[in-house]
Amino acid sequence: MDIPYRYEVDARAGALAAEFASIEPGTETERVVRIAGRLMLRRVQGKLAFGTLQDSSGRIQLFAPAASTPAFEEFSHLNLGDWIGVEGIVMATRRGELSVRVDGWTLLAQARRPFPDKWHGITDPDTRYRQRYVDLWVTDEARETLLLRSKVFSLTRRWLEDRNFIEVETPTFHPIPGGATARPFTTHHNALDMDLYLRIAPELYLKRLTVGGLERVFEIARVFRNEGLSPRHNPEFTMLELYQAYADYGDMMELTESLVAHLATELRGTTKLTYGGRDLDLTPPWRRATMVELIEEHTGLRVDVRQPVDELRAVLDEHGVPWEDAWGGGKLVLELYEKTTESAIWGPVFVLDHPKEVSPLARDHREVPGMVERFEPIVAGRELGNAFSELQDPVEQRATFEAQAAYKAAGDDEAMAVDEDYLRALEYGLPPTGGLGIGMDRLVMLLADAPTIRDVILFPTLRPEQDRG
RNA sequence: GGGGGCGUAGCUCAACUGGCAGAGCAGCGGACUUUUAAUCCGAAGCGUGCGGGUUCGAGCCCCGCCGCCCCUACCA
Repeated sequence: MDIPYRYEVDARAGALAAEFASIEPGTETERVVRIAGRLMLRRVQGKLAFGTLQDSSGRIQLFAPAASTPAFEEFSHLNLGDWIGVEGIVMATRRGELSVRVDGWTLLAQARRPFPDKWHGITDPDTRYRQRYVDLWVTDEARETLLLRSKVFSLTRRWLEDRNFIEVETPTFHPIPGGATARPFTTHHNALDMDLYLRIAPELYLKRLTVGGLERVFEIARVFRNEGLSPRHNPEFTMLELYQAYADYGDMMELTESLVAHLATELRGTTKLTYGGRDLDLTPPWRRATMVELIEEHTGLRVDVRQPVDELRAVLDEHGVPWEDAWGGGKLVLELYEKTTESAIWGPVFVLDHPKEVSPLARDHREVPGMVERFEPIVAGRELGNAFSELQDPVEQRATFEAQAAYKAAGDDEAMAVDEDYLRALEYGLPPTGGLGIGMDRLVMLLADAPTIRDVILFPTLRPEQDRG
């Protein structure tokens, strides 16, 4: 059968279902429609055949009497999964099922491979991720989750644009990886004969734009980190980063909780969600608590980054947390927090005021020595993002870069390097700025109640399959 | 990288303490003018992820490898 180059479609299953919701059983309307999609079910009984056609909006029944259906034999031998276009009147069967009568039909593509079980679909997660093109047809939750993801992004863009943020795109290839502590992927540019790194964060470029006078910018950035995979980690993932001039981290907290509440309300109709069967109330304002307070809540210990390192090491030892000689008070306190406290937090809560030692891009806390103005929103027990009052003093920034470079020289391959051009930009003047990063994949997980990040990424990173067709 | 679990037909799943590897759906042939995972009849399809080993006999036990899932480690 010849496959046409195009097929004129003027109706969709979902819209027809809405339009003819109250059609009486046995009705034949005069409405002629052209609709296309995949044949998902088929019920042939001699001189009358029924089919279930699915398009991106839903399903509708096809009604095909032998007497009036062209090429009835061929029609009733279509395979599940075949794409067809159908032209015919809208009607309802005696049982009241809304249908399109097949007055004409066209094969649009053959399914040359057998479709999965029409009732059970695919259950093997590996097959689902590898063959998304099938999964999207047979797994309703997969389709719904990925549509929800799309809405999260469009709603986020609109919400930020309504607040005068402009969307920008900055380089994916970085000569110096920066903006986060993570191991980068390396690649090579032949013509320039130089190594380049896939970005681990867009942060330093976006702040260059703030220096350039773009007072409110955001980027929805695919970033790449050369790390392991887990239900919460994919080597490439999507971060929303935004920078707002004249603002501080307090403003970023308000922005974070209102954006997340807005998305929950738009997409789920409420800010009182459940995630993994557990209640999760995203209604602002979220609790604000300092890292030191939270450590005290969970361990009963009041620690301070200015304590002698011997004392802090002893505390870590008591809690069975390993430490390294190179760590100062800040890193020791962070480690204590991460190992004893963070996993016990359900949230949402803003964990405030991180040690300066582990926050080379954040500005000193205006009151607490040794700490910076930084927070991480913890939601459903995991980090959803990271934000700070941005470090804007080029002299201070050079000092923290150099401290990072020393760690790197000592063997920490996640530490940052000195970025001279970024320092030059700061020397032209970065105003007080609040910056925020949100892990969008994790945000979608929360809103979709998805247990693993692979469910919210169309094609998650997998080991390549071998010897399979 | 460590610990645990899993891998049977295109898909979903069976197979007692080792004893001839099965079913449903899909696909193929046939019956059937109001079905809804349509129903009924028939023929066909895998030799159990891969490679070794133990045994009269291995899908079940042992060793190695491959792949997936979960926990853990690194991070958002």
